[in-house]
Amino acid sequence: MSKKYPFKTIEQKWQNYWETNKTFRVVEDPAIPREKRAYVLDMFPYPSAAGLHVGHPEGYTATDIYSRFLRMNGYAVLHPMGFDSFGLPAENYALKTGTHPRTTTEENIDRFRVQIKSLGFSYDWDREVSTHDPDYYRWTQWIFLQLYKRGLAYMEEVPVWYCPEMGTVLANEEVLTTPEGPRSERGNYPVERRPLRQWMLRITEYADRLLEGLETLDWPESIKAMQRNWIGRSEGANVRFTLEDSTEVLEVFTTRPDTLFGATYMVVSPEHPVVKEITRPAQAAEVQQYIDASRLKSDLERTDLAKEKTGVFTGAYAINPVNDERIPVWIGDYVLMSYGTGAIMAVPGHDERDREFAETFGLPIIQVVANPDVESWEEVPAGGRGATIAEAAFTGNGIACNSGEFSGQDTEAVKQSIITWLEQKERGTRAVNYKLRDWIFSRQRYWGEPIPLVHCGDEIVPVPEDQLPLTLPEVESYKPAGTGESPLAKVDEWVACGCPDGSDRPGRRETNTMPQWAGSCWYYLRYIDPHNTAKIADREKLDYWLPVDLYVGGAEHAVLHLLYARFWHKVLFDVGVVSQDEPFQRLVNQGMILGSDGMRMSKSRGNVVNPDDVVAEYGADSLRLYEMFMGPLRQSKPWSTSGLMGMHRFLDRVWRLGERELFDGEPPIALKKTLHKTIRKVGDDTRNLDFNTAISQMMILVNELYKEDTLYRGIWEPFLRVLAPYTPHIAEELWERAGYEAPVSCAEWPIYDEALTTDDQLTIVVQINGKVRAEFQADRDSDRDVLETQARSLEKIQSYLAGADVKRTIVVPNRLVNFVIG
RNA sequence: GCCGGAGUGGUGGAAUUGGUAGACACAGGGGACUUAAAAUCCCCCGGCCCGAAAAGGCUGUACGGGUUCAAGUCCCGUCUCCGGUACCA
Repeated sequence: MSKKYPFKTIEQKWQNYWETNKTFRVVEDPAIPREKRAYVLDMFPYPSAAGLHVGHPEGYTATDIYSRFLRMNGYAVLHPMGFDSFGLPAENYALKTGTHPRTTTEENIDRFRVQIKSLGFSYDWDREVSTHDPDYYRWTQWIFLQLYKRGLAYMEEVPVWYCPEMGTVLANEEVLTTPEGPRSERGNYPVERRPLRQWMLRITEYADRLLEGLETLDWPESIKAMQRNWIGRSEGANVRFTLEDSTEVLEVFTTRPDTLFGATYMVVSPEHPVVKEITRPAQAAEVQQYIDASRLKSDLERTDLAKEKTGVFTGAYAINPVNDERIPVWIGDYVLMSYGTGAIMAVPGHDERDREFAETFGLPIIQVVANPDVESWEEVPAGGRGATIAEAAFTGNGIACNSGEFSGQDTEAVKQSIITWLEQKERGTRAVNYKLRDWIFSRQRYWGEPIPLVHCGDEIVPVPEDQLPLTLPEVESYKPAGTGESPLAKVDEWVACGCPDGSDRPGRRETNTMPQWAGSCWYYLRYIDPHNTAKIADREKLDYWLPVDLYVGGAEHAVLHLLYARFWHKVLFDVGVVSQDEPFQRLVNQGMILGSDGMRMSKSRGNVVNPDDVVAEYGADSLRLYEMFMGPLRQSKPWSTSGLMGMHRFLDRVWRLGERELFDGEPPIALKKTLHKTIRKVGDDTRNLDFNTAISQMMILVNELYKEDTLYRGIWEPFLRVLAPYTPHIAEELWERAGYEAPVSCAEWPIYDEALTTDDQLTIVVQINGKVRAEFQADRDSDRDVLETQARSLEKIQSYLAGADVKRTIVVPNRLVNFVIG
């Protein structure tokens, strides 16, 4: 296909122009009113060795078009880019080759920067940040110290995923469940759970605020739902069961205190500490065997194998606090130690899992809630056992039965009254539980931010803020220490240091480093004041730009990154760094770009498209335009090279129009109308990020321009301004060639004339019983009876109406006339 | 299982929120230009029926019902696909 238009030269020329002139540099100008400022943010990339993927330019083009559009509309736009440059791949590479991760990372960053710049994005490159830069991570460490000082960072022994092969702890999200059991995401090595002392961040303390904050955000409902699920708040009660012949009390959390009368047994998790205390000698062997088996199982595939309920009786009995019934205590691995209290009251009548367990082991099932959709239920006499209900557990709300004084009330009421009753008797309390766990924050790796703490004897002393950054020492080997400690632990001269509190005590540096999430938790703040050496960022500047008005990125960060960043932002709000407690006002997830086979792009499928090749062959403008034309931004869509060629063809057509001589005369009214419709539609669609339909409108205009022999200046000039945010290079070049002062990037968005966006003549459809039978032209806003008369006068309609009984006539002005006939 | 989203031509997708279904593009077909090809320009393009053609008719937005003068759009039920999550008490 032809590549007539010299995109290579043009794109290079204008990229140089923008760079030399710092066209997109932005400063905090107080004269610009608040409502004319916008912070448009991309999720910054991890600079992988593979280079840019075609998925990156999708979101980046979207925000670029939006930013350019806003600028042309008089906005000050903060639109920065940077690199999430700490991370495991560079360190793994170092392990293999001995190359310093910094070297690899910085080479990759250089390559990424070139690739990103080749697409002509309007970033303010003066604000670029990289998370591995000591000037940057100095402030990551500073934030950690604020967390530490507020008691939000603590050390605890927790079971963590440990990879013996790599000698390091992995985050939950770095572990995949495979048919062979849990494996590391990178390298596919087996991993296992080990209890290790780790740094934890108390994100659970912010659970409610993280939940409530979602209400105020303009985010996709699906992402909010995922975060709500992740936080997993549930309300209920903690209920204390006394144990027979024991001083121990078994506490459970339940969301259904109203079913307490139906609790016929209890189950504790195999890891529960009370197991040791309560197991009777007769059951000891069996219990121990079960615990051992379940430990193995959890190391393998607990979730998948766990379809059938297993368990074992401890020999112990508990007393149901509401009716003093004696109920057996079992152990079962369907009860998780990590949720609630690690023990449950089992209500097999009204919980599917408990029901399944009870049926497996022949435990009694009592109905205590009547399904209101079924008329009757069996009232069991007090103390009656063995009365079962229907085929399955009824888990809905209904009317309490078999519940002593509480019978007859509805579920919600019983919940409240039983909680009150429990509280009065001091047998339980109202309680809220979360699925959300505290955040395991330490990694036994080299290539991350050192945690700025020093162990002085038993005391932990923070590195004073004015001594930050605490930089990474050079190491001889990137291999983990093999002791569950990071490679830093082997660097004696770095680890050994004086205690920073000024005493003579010897100190040992914390050798754990932070996870990759740390740097990306707050990068959007540093863009605001990237070179500040005294503060994380100047307060006035933060107030100038925050919150982020539009944040675009992939849905894969729906929970972790976006939750962690919100958490840190709220802490920084509490610390007084920022003035609002949510960082990202509006969030949009771009859809995935799939291979041309409709499958996820991957090397193994051989369907990967390299943006460099596309830019080389068709140009950045074609790539940008194609990625926006493929379909709605938020939707996943397959790549099509012929589709891309179509976009290139369109730009070629635009270019050839530009080779015509400009004519200053008055353009035909039809063309002017199309122009003004185009200005309006492209403006509206760009504002809504509906780029695909904006582009088709521009195509309509270009198609019409081709029907004329002359190119009218009055059409061409505004068209170039409309085109500019989408394909800025060709627009700049044509703008300059048309004799206007560059750059078009700084031109004003054209204003459309409302009157020219509407047609005076409209096609009115005539329907008979809702079926289109004819159509005619009518003046805009014609009266109803005028339309009806015109419709009736049509020959074809007359033949339909002849002899028919018109029961009703519906006239929709500017649209249709519908005759309902008998 | 649960939560979220989506099913429209050969393909990617439009459709002013109830008012001409298929804009725009890709692929395909035809024509013009050319010695020829490429490129370019113009035209056609959901299916079926009738017709030489023009016209016309029927049908059609996953499937089955419903509301309405009118349904891709609203309601009820079913199926399929994608994303997330999974014994969370």
